[in-house]
Amino acid sequence: MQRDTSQRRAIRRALEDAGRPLGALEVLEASKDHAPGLGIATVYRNIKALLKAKEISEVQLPGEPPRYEAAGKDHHHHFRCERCEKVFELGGACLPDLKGALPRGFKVTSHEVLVHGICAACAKK
Amino acid sequence: MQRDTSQRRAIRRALEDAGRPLGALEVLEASKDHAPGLGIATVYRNIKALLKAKEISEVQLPGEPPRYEAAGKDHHHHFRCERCEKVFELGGACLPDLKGALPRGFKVTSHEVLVHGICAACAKK
DNA sequence: TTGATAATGATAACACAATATCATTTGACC
DNA sequence: GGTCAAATGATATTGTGTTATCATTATCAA
Repeated sequence: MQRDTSQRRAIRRALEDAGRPLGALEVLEASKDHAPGLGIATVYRNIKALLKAKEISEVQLPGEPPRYEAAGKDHHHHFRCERCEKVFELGGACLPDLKGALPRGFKVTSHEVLVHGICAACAKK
Repeated sequence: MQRDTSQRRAIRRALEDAGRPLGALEVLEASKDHAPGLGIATVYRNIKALLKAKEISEVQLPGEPPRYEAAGKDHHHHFRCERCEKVFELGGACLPDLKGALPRGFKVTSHEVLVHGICAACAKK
């Protein structure tokens, strides 16, 4: 990643502006405004480069290809709308005491939470 | 699913006995004791049939192919060992109040939690 | 402005999990 | 025990997401 191309700028900006994790195809769509003719290969290439540069981070959800979001956020979890399938960021509330549920000898290093439901936009329809 | 074959019995039993979610290949390995020569196609076929019969249920984890566990358990979550990559069942402790973290208008239907860490067996080594 | 080369877009190729195919085996009813 | 379709095992095929290839374009230092 040594040159500053319009495609990379568009992809970086799309992920920053989205405020929620985007999949590769969502990145492609969201970036096309500022980078007409953008190809999917370039999206994957730049996602990889931005990951390595720690500018974005990967969000893995059960049963789906990975999504990507701007890096450097505080600990948070995600909400997936069952209707539009978009994923949103949830701030704040975290896990309760886990120790009671842990088998003896198990050591925790991290955790993740995924909440399923209907987002505000879809609930209105 | 109309005939009671030794392969199907072995697969069903492997999943019941494991006490934790198994992936397709884990099912194959665990079933071979009681079904020598078992093939992976048969594992997939029977997983599908047992799912339809609601005898087992699917456990989706981020970034991995699905695993399967005996159906009918109480609400619970999972623990994935980073070292041996086995997944274990966690009972008990659940989520705190989510409402504070939810954007206005969002409706929750379910949630899932995945805890990462080192299992007791791996911690000993 | 120019030259070297990193980056791009189109698309072929790949990797992996899962399913389809098909000859053979086997469970269940008579 | 004999019959016959369901089930199996081996493997070819598919499907989806991602990466490789390569001719062309565009960035940037000189």
